[in-house]
Amino acid sequence: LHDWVTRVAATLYTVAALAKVSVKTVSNVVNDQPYVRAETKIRVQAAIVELGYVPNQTARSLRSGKTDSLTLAVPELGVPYFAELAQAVVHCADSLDQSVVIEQTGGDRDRELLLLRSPRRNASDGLIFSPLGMTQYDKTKLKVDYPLVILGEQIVDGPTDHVTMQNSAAAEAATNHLISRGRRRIAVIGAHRGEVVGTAAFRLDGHQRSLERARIPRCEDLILYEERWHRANGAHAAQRLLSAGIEFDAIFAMNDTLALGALRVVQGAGFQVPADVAIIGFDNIDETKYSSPALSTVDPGVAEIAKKAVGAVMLRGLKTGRDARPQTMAADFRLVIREST
Amino acid sequence: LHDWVTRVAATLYTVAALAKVSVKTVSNVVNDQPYVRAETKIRVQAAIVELGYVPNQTARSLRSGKTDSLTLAVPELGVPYFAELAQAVVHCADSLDQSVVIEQTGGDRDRELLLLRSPRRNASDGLIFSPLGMTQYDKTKLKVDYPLVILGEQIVDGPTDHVTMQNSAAAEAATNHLISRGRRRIAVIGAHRGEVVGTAAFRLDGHQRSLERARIPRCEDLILYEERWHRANGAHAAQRLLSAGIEFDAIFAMNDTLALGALRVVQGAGFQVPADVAIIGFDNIDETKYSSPALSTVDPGVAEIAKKAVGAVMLRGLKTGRDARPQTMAADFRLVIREST
DNA sequence: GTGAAAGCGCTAACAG
DNA sequence: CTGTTAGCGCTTTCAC
Repeated sequence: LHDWVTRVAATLYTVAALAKVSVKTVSNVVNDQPYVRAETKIRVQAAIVELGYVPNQTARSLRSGKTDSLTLAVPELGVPYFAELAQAVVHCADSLDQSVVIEQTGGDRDRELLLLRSPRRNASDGLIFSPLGMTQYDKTKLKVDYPLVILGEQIVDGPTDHVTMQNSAAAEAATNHLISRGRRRIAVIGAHRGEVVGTAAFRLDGHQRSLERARIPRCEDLILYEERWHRANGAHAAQRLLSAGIEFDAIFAMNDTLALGALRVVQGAGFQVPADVAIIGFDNIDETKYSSPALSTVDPGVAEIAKKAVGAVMLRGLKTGRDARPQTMAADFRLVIREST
Repeated sequence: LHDWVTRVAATLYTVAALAKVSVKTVSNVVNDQPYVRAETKIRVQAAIVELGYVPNQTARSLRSGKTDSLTLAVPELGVPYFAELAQAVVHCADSLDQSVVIEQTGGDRDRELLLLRSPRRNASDGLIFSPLGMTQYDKTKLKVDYPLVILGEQIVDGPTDHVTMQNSAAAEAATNHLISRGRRRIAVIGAHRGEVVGTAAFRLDGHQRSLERARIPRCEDLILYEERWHRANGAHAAQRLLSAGIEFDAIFAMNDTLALGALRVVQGAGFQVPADVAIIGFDNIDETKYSSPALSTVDPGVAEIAKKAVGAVMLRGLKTGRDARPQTMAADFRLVIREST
């Protein structure tokens, strides 16, 4: 018997058999229930160690109806902002004894839509979702029967909780800062053509509001449209600016990677930053501290975003939080002025 | 009845009741088994749609003994190399219909040890583990009864599969390259004092082998010890080099973030890169393409590493792969020469 | 082709 | 304090 018992994975039953108690008692020991005689407890613990028993999470989950895990869906982890967001979410979830499943959508609308209803998704208790391909028109697709928290601004006023940042106000502050440095020909990189709702749209709004307040006339040539916000796009936009011979003395990039890509090209073309061209980004990713020159940027408070998002998912998982109205929460931002402005 | 049925989450039974068939038949439809009459199938599908039935993964897992997910444990996602590794692993796992749980250890030995036996871990089918705090002496702790693949070089000749990169050869190639550019006073950043087995040790080995072959005398002052490999450490090391007044005409940094941190400081001190100081890193993270100047580096083949690791975990999950001897696999590296050398 | 029933490993009544 | 047992939702023999 004993030999056989060690051959397959130990269960409550094998432990119970070895310790000569019932499964209930073993379960009590494992779950630190009171009402177990000290002596019995020791015998059970010995059996647990001897058999190398580890409780089967799957069975627990089936029983309890919770998996103690949540899913985080982002476009891709290779993008520093999302990597840092994921880091914060995993960290925060871990402190609440939850694990995190990560899904990458590639920013593809179809994959995003699929994910929302995928059976795989329900291996976790809820979803923190940063959509990129979906738009305002897909809002209704967010009606799901599990805890869902939306991040970002592709979709607003949806049927779910929403954790956001103050895009418009933060962008306005960024441009205000450039203006306060005496800049007037400010290029903006990363706009999305025709977008009305979305991160790009809101940041562009804030930027333009700032210009208006300073009575700086708007100039279409200074708005650089880039769908994706990778380094290559920032480089590309700067390139276009230069080869079109458009004059500019500052750049507001919609995120840091765009800014860094642009920085590289601008410097390569022989301009001094910030003397000739001031550059400010958005996100405050780690590497902005170490670029040359160090990049000024806007810190959107990822840690706070992660905390709010994880909290919201978990709250919705409780019967008490079940039926509350959808909440929208915005994290605080902070201007981080370094050398590039 | 009908009203009630829609109230709680649908199960095979509620679907079966609505479609007026047995659960077996519903199961057959869900799992695309043959032997279902077309007419029945349609009725069942209608019921599934009507009830919004989604199969319960937890129950499936309990039944099948597999979760179709694996855990990836890394020090932290905020480190670009690990973010890019995670991206590759998630991508690769996804193509095999597996999801990925991410754990962050912070490089802390205790947390790493805990993770290996945590009950949480067994919510997935296997573990891809990049230890940082554990050392060669902890090798025996890697004897576990689930599929485990070790990444990196903290631990070699362990009892598990191991996916590694050619650290020593790649480092040698990097230093060879600097030498071929006429450099003789080559600082190396990121060494670990007293380490014999480990990424840092192997890269230092390769570096020194290169120097020996070129008959360049070894100089202790040019070996900069840095435990962590973040930007700040690279900056710190370069700072020490400068303030100690040590002459150097090149830097081999043990990873790209160290290199970028150092680059920044070196430039800040007024040196031209590569004219005065050539710099080469290691990892080929995305941002090396966009630093100023673009950083030369070594590409360790993350995609290949991810693929091999995921493949190994899944293979071990099969009865066929169960008892094979531990395998060690090394990915190919490639020197990427850009502007910094 | 379809149905009945057992059982994956666990926890929570309920007894005692 | 401890034992018995039902059942979470699914798949899978085995009958029919």
